[in-house]
Amino acid sequence: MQKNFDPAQAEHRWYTHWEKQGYFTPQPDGEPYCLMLPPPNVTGSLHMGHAFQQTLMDTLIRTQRMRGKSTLWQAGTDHAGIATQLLVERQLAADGQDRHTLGRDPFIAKVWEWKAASGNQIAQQMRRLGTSVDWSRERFTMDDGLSQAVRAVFVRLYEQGLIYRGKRLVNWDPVLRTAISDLEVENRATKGHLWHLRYPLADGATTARGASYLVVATTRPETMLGDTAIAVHPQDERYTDLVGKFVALPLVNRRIPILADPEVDREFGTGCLKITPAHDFNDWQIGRRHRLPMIRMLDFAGHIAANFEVFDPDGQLDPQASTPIPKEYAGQDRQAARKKILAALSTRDLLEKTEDHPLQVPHGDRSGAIIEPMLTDQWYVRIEPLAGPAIRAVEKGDIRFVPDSYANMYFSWMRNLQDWCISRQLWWGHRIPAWYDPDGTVYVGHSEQEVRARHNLADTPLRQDEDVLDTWFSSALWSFSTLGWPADTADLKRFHPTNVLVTGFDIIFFWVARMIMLSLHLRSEVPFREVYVTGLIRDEKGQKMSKSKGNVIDPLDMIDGISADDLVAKRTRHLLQPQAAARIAQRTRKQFPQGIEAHGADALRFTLAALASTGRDINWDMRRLEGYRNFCNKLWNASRYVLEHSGAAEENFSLPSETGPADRWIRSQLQRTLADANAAIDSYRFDRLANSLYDLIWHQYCDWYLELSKPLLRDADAPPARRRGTRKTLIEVLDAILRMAHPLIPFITEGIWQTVAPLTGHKANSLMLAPYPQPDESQIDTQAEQEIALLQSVVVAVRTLRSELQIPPAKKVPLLIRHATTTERTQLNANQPLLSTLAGLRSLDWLDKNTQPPPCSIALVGKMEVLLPLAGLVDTQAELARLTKAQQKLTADAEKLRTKLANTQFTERAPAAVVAQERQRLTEAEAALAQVARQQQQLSTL
RNA sequence: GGGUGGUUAGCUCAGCUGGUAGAGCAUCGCCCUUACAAGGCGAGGGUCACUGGUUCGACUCCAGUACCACCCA
Repeated sequence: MQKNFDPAQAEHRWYTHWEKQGYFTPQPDGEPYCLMLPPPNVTGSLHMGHAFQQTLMDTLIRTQRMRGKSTLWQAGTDHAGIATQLLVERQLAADGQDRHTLGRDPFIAKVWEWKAASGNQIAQQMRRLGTSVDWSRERFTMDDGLSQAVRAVFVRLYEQGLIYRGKRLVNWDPVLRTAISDLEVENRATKGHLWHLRYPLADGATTARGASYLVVATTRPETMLGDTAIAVHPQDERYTDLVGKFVALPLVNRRIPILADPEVDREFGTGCLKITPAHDFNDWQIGRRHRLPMIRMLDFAGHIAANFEVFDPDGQLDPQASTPIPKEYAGQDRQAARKKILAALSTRDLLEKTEDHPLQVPHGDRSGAIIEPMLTDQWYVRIEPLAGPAIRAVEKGDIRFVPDSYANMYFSWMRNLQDWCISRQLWWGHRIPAWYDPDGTVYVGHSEQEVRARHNLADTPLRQDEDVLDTWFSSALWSFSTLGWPADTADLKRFHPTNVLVTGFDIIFFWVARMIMLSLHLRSEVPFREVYVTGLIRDEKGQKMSKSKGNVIDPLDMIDGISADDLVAKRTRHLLQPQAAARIAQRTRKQFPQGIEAHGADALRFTLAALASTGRDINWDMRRLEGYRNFCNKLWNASRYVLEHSGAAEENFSLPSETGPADRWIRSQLQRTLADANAAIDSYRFDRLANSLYDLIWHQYCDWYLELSKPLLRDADAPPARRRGTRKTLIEVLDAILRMAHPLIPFITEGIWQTVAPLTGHKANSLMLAPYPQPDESQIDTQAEQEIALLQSVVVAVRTLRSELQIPPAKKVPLLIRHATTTERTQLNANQPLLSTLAGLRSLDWLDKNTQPPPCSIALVGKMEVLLPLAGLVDTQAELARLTKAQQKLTADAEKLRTKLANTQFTERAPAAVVAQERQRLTEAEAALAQVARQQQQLSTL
C-alpha cells in the first residue's frame, strides 16, 4: 500500500466497478426501501446543495442496502421549462436565429438535441460523488412515460372539475413573456417613492375640508391609466360622504366611482386607494368584490399598450369599450411612462408631493425583470379540495417532517393556498392537452384523436392550446410516475409510498406539498412517510453561495482540486455583471492563494455529514474538509499497519487464539459505537454518525488499540495464541469499521476492504453488499473497559508528568506507584508490558504506604499516586509553580463542594446518588490537596 | 408588522428527558518513536448573548430584552 491515500484512483475504479456490476439496482429480495432523488434541473450542474443532500441520501440508501433491504434510489432530471428554453434560445441567438423564425417543432427538436449532447452533465458529476442511484432507471420529466402520466393527470383533474381555465392575474415576466410561479418571483427590497396624486372630484363634489379633489398615494403612478375606482375605508370619516360619488381620472378623463371597502388601510398614505384591478393583486380582489371592470393598459412586454382593453367583471373582453391610449404614453416602457405621467400630472398641478418609500419589488429570478401582475387566460388547479387531505396526512402523522418544526411552515402555507396556475407561455414543456374549436369551445383529452372521437368532431378544425404546463406539475407526480403510474406496476406496489424525501426547505411548498396533494388524490396514499429537511450550504461568512457574489465552491473542485487561476476564471466567467469580476478575482485569490487542494470525495462526504446537524444552515469551512481528509488518511494508514502485521487468514482464524483485555476492550468499544451509529442513521443524525466513527477510528482504534497491539506483535516470544488473538481482533474490528463507515465514505472503505475481506473469510464481491454491522451486547465487556481505563489513566498521568518535566519521549523513566488497591496493582502488573511501552517506563516499583518516596513529581489516579522521581535535575521552581496552581484550583473546588453540601436544602431534596457523588468529589479534592501540600513541603526542603 | 430558527472556546459547531460544559480546526510546548509530519504526546483556553422567574441546583425549563438569519405580509 502507498503511504498516503490517493482518492482519485480509488474513486474512479470502484465507481465503475459498482455500476458495471449492477449493484445499484434493487436486490430482488428484502424489505423495500425507496428514495426519490429530487430531480435536478437538466441544465444544471452539481452544486454544494446537491452534494450535501446526495451525501445524506447515499448514506441512507447504502446503509439500508447493506442491511439487506431491497433498495431503490430513483434518479432523473426535470426539464426545467424556462431555464432550458432560454439556454437553447441563447444558442440560437449566437447563430443569428430565434425560435419564432425557426418554428415550434424544429425548436423543440433543437432542445432535444441539446439535451442529448449536454443534458447529462449533472449525472456524470453525481457519479464522482459516489451516489448509488439506479442509473438503469434514470428518468426525465419529458420522456414518454412521464409525459403520458402528465396528460393522464391533467385529463383526470379536468374531468373532476379540479382543473379550470380562467382569467386571473398572474406573475408575468415581461422579458420571458410568460406567467411564472410565485417560487420564481424574488421580492427585492427597493428604495422607491410614494407619489401623492390629486384626482379631481366629478360633478362639483368637495371633500369635508372643501377640496375639489381626492389625494391618492401610490408607488406605481403609471398604472393610474387603468384605474377603475377609488376605495376608502367604510369607517373613514374623512371620506364617508364621498362614497358613491365619482372622480374624473386625470389624463384620460375617465369617470370612476368612489367606493368603500374594509380592506383599505386607513393609515397608509391618505387612506384613498386607487384601484387598478388588471394590474395589482390586491386591487383585483377589491375589484372582484365590487364587480368593477378591469382595464388592461400594459402589453405583454410590459409596455404601455396602444389601447385600453376593457374586461367585464367576469373577464370577458368588451371590444366596444376599447379606446386608444393617449399616444404620448402608448408604447412607452413602464419607467418612461412613469416619468411622463408624473410630469404631466405635475404641470396640471395634480402631483401633490413625493415621498421616499421603501418597498418590495418583485423580480423574475431567471430574467431579473420586474414582474408585472397581468390579466391573462391561464389554467389553474383548484387547490382547496386537494389541500385538506394533504394537511390531515401531516396532522395524523402519516407524513413526518424532520425536524418537525417544518410541519408548522407546511401548515401555515397549506392553509393559505391560492389556486395553482399551471400554464406557461413557453414551447418547451408538456403541451396542454386541450383543443379549441373555431367557436372557442374547449375539449380536453389525452390526444386530438381521442377528443375528436369522443366529441364527434370529425371535420371540425381544432387548435391545440399553445401553452405548456409548469415544470412543477410534472415534478409533483415524480414519486409515482417514475414507478410506472398510471399503469399499476409491481414497482409501484413495492416501493410506493417511498420512505423518506430529503430536500431543502425552500421547495417544501412548491414541490413537497404538491407531491403530497397529488399522490393523495391520485393514489390515495402519501408519496413518502418522512421528509428530512436540510439547511442551505453557505460560504464561510454565512453568505448564500451565488455566482454574482463569486463565492461559489464547486464540490468537484474540492474533490479534485483546482488551481487559483482556474478557480478565478471559473468564478468570473459568464457574469451577469461583468464589472464584478475584478472584485471576485481579488477575493478569490485572497481566500485561495494556492487554489484548492484535492481532498477526495470521501472527505467531502464526511465533512458534509459531520456538518449536518439539525436541519439548519451550514457555513462551509474548508478547514473542516482538510481535517476530514486527514481522517481518511488516518484510516488508510491504520489499515496499512493492520495489513502489514496480519498473517495469512488460515493462521489467524483456524488456529487457537486467545484475547487479552485490550482486545476485549476495543471490541467492547466497537459495540458501543455500532449502537450509536445505527441509532444515528435511523434518526438522521449524520453528524453523530460522523463523530462516532471519527472517535472510534482515531481515538480508540488508532490512538490506543493499535499502540496496545504493538508490544505483543513485536514480541516474537509472546504466546502465539495471544498474538493470533490480537491479529484477529485488529482485522475483525477493522472489517467492522469499514462496513460501518462505508455508507459515508464508500471509496476508501471499499479499497481497503477488498484487501481485508479475504483475511476475514468474507466472500462478497463488494463492501457495498456486505452486511451492515449490528451491535452485539454480549461483546460489551465492562471488566475489560475498566481495566483498560485504568491503564489509560496511568499512561496519561505519566505522559502529562513527562511533558511538564520536559522529559523527551525517547528517554525511559522509572515509575513509582503508591496507594494502589490490590485490584489496581494486579491489573497494572498484568499489563505491565503495555504500560511500559505506552508510558516509556524503565521500571515500575510499588511503594507501600509507609515508605517515604524520594523527591518526586506526583499525579493522582483516583486515590493512587503515580510518582516520577525528580532525580535532582528538575526545575524546582517550575514544579512549585505547578503545584501552587493545582492547589488553587483544588481549593476552589473543595470550597464550592463544601458550601453545596452544607446546604440542607440540597442534601435533603437532591437525589441520594447526586449527594453521594458530591461527597465523593469533596473527599477526592481534599485528598488531593493534602497530597499537594506534602509534595510542596518535600520540594521546599530540597 | 407577523412567524420561525439562532446567539456555547480564537473559528465552525455538538450538548438527548435539568446534576460543576465537549469535538474538530486554530494556539502553545516536546518529538522525524519501524501505520500515518495529512503524524505522535501533552497543555492552555468558555460569567454557555442579556435580565428576571421556576428549582436544592439552569447551557438545559418559562417569560422578557438585544442582536443575527430566513420566511410571510
